[in-house]
Amino acid sequence: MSILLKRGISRDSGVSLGDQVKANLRSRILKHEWDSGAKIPGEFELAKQYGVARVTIRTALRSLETQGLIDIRHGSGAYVADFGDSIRAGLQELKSITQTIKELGFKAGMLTRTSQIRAATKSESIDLLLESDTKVLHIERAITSDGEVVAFSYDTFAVEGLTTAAIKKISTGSVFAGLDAVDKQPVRARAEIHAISSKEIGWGSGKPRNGLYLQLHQVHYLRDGKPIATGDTFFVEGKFQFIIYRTI
Amino acid sequence: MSILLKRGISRDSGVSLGDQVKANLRSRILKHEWDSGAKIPGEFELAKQYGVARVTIRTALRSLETQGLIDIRHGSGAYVADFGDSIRAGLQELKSITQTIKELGFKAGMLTRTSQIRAATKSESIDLLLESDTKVLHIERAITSDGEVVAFSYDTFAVEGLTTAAIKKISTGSVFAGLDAVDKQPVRARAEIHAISSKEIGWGSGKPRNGLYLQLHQVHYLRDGKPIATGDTFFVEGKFQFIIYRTI
DNA sequence: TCCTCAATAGTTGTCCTACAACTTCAGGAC
DNA sequence: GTCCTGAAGTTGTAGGACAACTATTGAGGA
Repeated sequence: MSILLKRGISRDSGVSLGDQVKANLRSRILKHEWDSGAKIPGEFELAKQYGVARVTIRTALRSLETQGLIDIRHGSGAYVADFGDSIRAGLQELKSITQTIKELGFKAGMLTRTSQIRAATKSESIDLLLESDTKVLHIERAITSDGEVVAFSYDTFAVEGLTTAAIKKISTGSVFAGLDAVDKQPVRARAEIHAISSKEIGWGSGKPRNGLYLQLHQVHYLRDGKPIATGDTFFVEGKFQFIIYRTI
Repeated sequence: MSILLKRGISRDSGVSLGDQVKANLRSRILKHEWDSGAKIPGEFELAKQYGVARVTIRTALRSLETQGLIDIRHGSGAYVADFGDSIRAGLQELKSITQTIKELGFKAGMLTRTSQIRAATKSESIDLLLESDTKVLHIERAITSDGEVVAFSYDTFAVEGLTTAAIKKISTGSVFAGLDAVDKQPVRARAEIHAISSKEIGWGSGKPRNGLYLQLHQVHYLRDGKPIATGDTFFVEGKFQFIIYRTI
């Protein structure tokens, strides 16, 4: 059984205490438990709140500082960085797009247009380090927020090692869960951003007339550095706001 | 006089030991002292190398991990994340563009088109929290890499509190040095990315025919949260590669 | 009254030691 | 060859101590 500390932090969940505290503090900050610019409790106080050592709190705080969420001042304390709500859609935490939409309070949806297993194209085989003609899972979807199309997504997965159950999960929308089920969770991703104007992209009534998109070309990697998925997401310009926040 | 520890780390430079170690390790990683995916020395070994405590090394390592440069594995060690050279142009460290160009080994240049003090426009006064009609310094420049135009930049600075010497420094290219001279160094910035297609932007022979740009709209803030500068940089699509790397 | 400055309490930064939890690898049993 | 066990090495967490810095308070002087 799990040894529960305070505030839902547990000792044998497979995640380090520091990371758990970090996630918890992060969510408290994003929920506006403290105002922007306000001082959060001191390290000793937090250590008491969470029932962990001060060094554990420090690792969490330093990480949040590096992410730009707080500002630590020697001899004074840690203060919430003030960027209003924009943090939530920050590029540094480009997780699942649907999750970001949900966190912003909208209703996220997906419309799958095609989902098939076919031979990899040349560029896909390069990104995924596969022999050309290897079978891959290719999915084309439109992502909606409150029913309005905000992006078109063309994703490709290396199917080697994927079970049919996992493929089904991925196809029906939950990419994360599908990969997790076969222990193929990506731990890192690399993305390039481009501006593109094209009539070839998108479909249906959500397709913008000017054909202007912000293209995000991504490759997702496993812990051992092997690529597991690649894809392009085309954000309809103006429908989705990208924000970077940074410390100098 | 400065108490020198090992590897150029000093005890009274006004910068914390952890941050100094972090900067030093970061530069060692970017200089490829270790191969991608290779294991860097252990915490005890690094502590001995730098002449500081293990906890100091840990804060530096955790920060580098959050930035995505290394991958720390419990019970094993810290490994250099493998993204080739792309890290150097990462969006997370969107410092001066010219500096990025230099780090990539190209020759950076600037062509100033206009530089004047005039009344703030409506959008500028909103970004900088000024009364409209307040005087601001506005500069329009083209940024070049090896002589080729890669971006057009339209920047605006709040002149209140700036000396004429500082304004001159900013106008002649070194924005950073100019602001530093009057102790108005920005510590944080917020940026939005957009795709834009426009014939109004850019000038001269470097202006792309298709008018396609990646627009970066930025506002720079001082430590106390006050905005000091704002501006738009329009990157000519295809001339400059933006890369995001992230951990999940 | 207002300003200056020193004392003070509170907070983060660094150091030390110790042990727990995890990974890796070598060597032995089968 | 394969599997298992144990040892060694590494990171994670704990606790205590002091240094360095900040913010506040209050006394003293103009």
